[in-house]
Amino acid sequence: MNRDAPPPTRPTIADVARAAGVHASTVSRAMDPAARHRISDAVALRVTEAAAALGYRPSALAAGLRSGRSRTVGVLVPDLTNPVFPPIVEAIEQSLAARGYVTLLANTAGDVERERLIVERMAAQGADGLILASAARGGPAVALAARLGLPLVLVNRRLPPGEDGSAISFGSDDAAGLRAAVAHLVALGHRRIAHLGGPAGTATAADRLQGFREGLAAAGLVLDAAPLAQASAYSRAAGRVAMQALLATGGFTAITTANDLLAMGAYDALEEAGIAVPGGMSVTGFNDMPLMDRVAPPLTTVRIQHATMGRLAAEALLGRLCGTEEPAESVRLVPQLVVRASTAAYASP
Amino acid sequence: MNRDAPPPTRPTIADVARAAGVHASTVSRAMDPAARHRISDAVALRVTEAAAALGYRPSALAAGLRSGRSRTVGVLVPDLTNPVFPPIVEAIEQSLAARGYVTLLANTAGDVERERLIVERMAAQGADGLILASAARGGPAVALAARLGLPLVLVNRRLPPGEDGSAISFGSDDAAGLRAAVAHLVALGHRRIAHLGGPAGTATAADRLQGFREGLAAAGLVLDAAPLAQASAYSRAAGRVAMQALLATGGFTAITTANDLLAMGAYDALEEAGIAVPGGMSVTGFNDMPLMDRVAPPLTTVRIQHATMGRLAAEALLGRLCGTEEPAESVRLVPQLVVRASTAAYASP
DNA sequence: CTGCCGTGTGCAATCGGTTGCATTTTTTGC
DNA sequence: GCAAAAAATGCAACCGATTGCACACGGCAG
Repeated sequence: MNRDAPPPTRPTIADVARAAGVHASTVSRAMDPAARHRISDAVALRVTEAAAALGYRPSALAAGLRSGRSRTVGVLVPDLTNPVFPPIVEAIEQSLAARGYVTLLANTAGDVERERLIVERMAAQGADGLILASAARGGPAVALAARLGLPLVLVNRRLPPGEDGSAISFGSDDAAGLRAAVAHLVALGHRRIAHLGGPAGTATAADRLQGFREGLAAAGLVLDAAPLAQASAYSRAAGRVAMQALLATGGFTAITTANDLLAMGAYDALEEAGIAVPGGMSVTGFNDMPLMDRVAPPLTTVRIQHATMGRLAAEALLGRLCGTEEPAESVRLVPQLVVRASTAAYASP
Repeated sequence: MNRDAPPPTRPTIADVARAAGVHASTVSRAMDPAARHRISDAVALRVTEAAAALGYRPSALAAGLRSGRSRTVGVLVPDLTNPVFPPIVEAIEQSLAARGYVTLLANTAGDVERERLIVERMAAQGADGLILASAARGGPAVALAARLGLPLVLVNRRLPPGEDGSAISFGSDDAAGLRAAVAHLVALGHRRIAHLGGPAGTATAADRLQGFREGLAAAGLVLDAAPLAQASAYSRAAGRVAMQALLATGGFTAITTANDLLAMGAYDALEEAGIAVPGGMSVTGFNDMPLMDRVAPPLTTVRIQHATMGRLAAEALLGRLCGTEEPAESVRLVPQLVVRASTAAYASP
């Protein structure tokens, strides 16, 4: 072990080749599992040992430059502080790392221009593919990635019907989740149900609103009477503002929200208005983020499989990159209604 | 599926050079703000226009290979689903992106072997530097990064006294936070105070325990009598287990925890034991993660400046990478006690 | 008018691997 | 035992940028 390492320069393939007494190309093949069989066992062993002795790590930059595959995947998230995304990103990173891929993370912050910049930057970085987590529907990422020839997979978001059909998606059946929430409220006796929707332009908001409508229709309730609001973002603050607007008109005894954070904002507004949950108002959320069982009152919400979505998305992309596996299909996981204490039977005034 | 995407090949510097009627090296200089002044304005303009017309994006791989600077920074996190980290990571990513750097994210999952693997992989990726978020004290990352010549910055973690002195850190004054929590409980009349500590081997756990001790000492309370527990991880489940153990012996009316998640676990155990908070037990947390004001009861906790820590760490690393700015100093931000409803005056039985 | 200097560009080496092809060695078939 | 096929390895050209150095040109001082 050389303790006085003046040159922090890592050993190169040439060093290993010299140490093993072979040509650099032989080292390259010996290290590559796919080309390993083209080398005799004896030489491969000698190379492996020399590499280990020198602590050789091939430069991903050089390899990527020549081979065109950088073993790098870009992950785009609108807002990492939204608790929906960390489990997804973690599952993606874990799945990618298991196959030797590195994760490039970027926040789009919902900004279209920033989204474009990030996709271009990832392409410049030589990313082999992109995983797009729930971006705004109108975002340029999907089209841009297609133009740049970057394989792309969507997660936590349905494939938009109109857009490029080459992208596959891994999400939840959001409409089914909302239908279940509405059915639950109806079963509790509620007839005048409102919906606090997600921000315009997001696929999730549209799907959940659609599910809400279907739920009402299935129960034979009139759609037109249902109070609707649209939050400006998937955030607690936006949920509070939207709920305040809804309360100003009133006329409902229960509300479904498009997202747990929005539900928390609704809690805030209800508290300010002096309305008890669930006594004066039943509330449902969506996502079942951590701690939703510990808030006051524990939130009835729709649980989705974040980690599974992330894992499937990563594996699908990897399969597409390797090209060995048959192309994966889009998947819509089934969400599950989790009943807690924020919903209660309708009490006639 | 459009398989007839003819040239998914991005334009290279040679294409731009040809289009502008200059040599590739001239293009390189014209695109580099630092070398821009060595080129005549007329040529620079021609190059810029040609580049824009072709939609040229320099390959970061090639540039990195030659220049040794990849404009890439690795961020290591133990567990992204711990709500402490997303705000930190987001702030880091934002600061890096603003200066044209790309973020490589990896989860160490607290695993030492995985940590080593990740650092090596990031080095192989040509990362220019590393930001290490609160890793276990004994982890190999700091030493390994030093050996590989990778600049490293710590965030949410104090510089370990014994270890390599070249790393700078951006964290909170954890001990001060715990001292404040203890002082608050003492002011409420509590005399028998317990501490639910973080996992062994983490710097944060040690600092917070130390602050707890200092707080007791400052109030003139006996250290030996204080019940102590150590959670096996910073998680709600581990907090619950540790709290159950503490309750088995009892003898305290208030407890400080090393982390909000641990406090949530403590809530769970207390609920199971039929002990009311704060009626039967006062509880404090640490971090003030989102929603701590909405849990039941709202948690008295120590707020730290996650985003600021992340931003400072990123900027310090960038400053070190550019070498232009004077080397940054380690910073310990001052935490703030946020009093809510999980603590109440001691009621003699 | 010469020589020197500064400025703006071009030239070509280089970063560290990968890979098609050539060449050598070994194995196989008859 | 020899030719042909197969396996193992070497050779050298890349990938796409950066950068030290050389060179051409024009201006300026002596």
